[in-house]
Amino acid sequence: MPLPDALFRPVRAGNAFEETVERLMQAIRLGVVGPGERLPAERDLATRLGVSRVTLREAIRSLQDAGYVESRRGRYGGTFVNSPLPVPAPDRRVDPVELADALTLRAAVETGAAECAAGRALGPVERRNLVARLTECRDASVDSYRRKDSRLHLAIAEATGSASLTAAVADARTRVNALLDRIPLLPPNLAHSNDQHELIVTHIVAGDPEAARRAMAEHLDGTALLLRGFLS
Amino acid sequence: MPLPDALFRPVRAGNAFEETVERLMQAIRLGVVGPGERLPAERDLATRLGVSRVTLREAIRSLQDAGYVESRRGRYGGTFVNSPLPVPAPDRRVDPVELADALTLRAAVETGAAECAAGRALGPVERRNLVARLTECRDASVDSYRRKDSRLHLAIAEATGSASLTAAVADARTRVNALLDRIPLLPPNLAHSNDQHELIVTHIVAGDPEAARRAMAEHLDGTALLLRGFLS
DNA sequence: GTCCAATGGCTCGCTGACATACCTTTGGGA
DNA sequence: TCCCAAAGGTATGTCAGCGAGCCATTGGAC
Repeated sequence: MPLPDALFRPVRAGNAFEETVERLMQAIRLGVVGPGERLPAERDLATRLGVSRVTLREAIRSLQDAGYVESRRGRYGGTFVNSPLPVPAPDRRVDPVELADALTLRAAVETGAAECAAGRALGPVERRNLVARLTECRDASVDSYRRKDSRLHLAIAEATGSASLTAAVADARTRVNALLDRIPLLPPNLAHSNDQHELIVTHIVAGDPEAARRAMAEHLDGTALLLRGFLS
Repeated sequence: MPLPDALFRPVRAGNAFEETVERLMQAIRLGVVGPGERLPAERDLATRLGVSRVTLREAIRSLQDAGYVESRRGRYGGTFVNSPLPVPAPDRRVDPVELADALTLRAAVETGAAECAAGRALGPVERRNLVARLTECRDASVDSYRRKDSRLHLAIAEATGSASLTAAVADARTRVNALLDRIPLLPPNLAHSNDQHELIVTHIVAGDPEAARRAMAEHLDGTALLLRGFLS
């Protein structure tokens, strides 16, 4: 048996600057900070990300250059997410292994999250949060849909109470979203997606883990099929 | 709604040296390189881990000091895992949040892996690997059990064909194992565990995702209950 | 018996990243 | 009106980590 390479994978995905850019992009692309909203202050954010302020500023600078954010000085200033956001130029080439890998990981962590969330006694805040995200998602315009969608899925992950699982879902979604950006977003799919969202949230709030997991699996299968269809 | 802190978590878990030590310890504790076996050559390993040879050597040095490995020079030399391995001094204090977080993450990724592995058409190599790990696990002595157990679970993850999912399972197991080291390993539990292993592998090889997932969930619930019982 | 390839062991200069301190801008409150 | 707290902007000295090269050791191949 060969050694599983997964254990001796690189210790760090890139240098501090690159990883910081990735993290900020993730927050923006997943809709955690929406257009017009403010990022945490540099000193605060640098501490949270475990990175020096200099490095964080370099990362923010590159997001400014790419048109994602703008910074304002003075009290009540800060770094704000632009509206509208620039649309990234999609590169067409997709590694089929990467595609399968991303979809497999997402399927595992998201169905697990749905099941776990449904198995917990949710507080009123968590319930309201889920419903609010669900509504936002239904009312979303076409160009904000991916962000609202991600935000809902992230809220489900948060409802598990597990920070690591939430982080895993965020990472998996980021990878899948990067692939989804290469295929068109069709209104019929979108409506179907919303129906499935409603079903998932219903099962979670009702406390039915098995049903929640099944609904989530079905939901994910939909986009997985779309992706495989368009990209192969 | 507050920002989900999961997105602004630290970009890197520690410095390069610390993360390298963690990675090597992971490989040893999960039984990927067993006692008496050799780690990859320094130049090779440094490349794979994406770390300089100097840093890798510092990490290896600290494992030597801790009694986990020994290095020999010359051709056919290398760094070898010691036998027997030192037993780490268990510290008793357990953060209940960390416990719940680790168990939740593990439940999600491992049940997901079992389901996915069962849903794939496995090649003969993968089948043989699963059965070999299963046998190793059954025949394992008490002090090598955790490693053989981890090795089997890792083989299941590998059978998904997803490197990221395998890595996620490895990380989750490492965290849970660190907690398991604080509670005794009882022969009855061990026998029961082996029965469950057999069931899981059977369902995977038979290609029954639903059953594989259920069997894995039940298996994990067992140790989760043990942990919660002993550590709270 | 000699050679040599593959391994661990070591050194040195360079660059990235950090901590810290200070400067500049801004707008609300005393 | 003035002040000042909070935010972004800048400069500097220090150190971890890296790349590259060389040395020392070992055991099999010839």
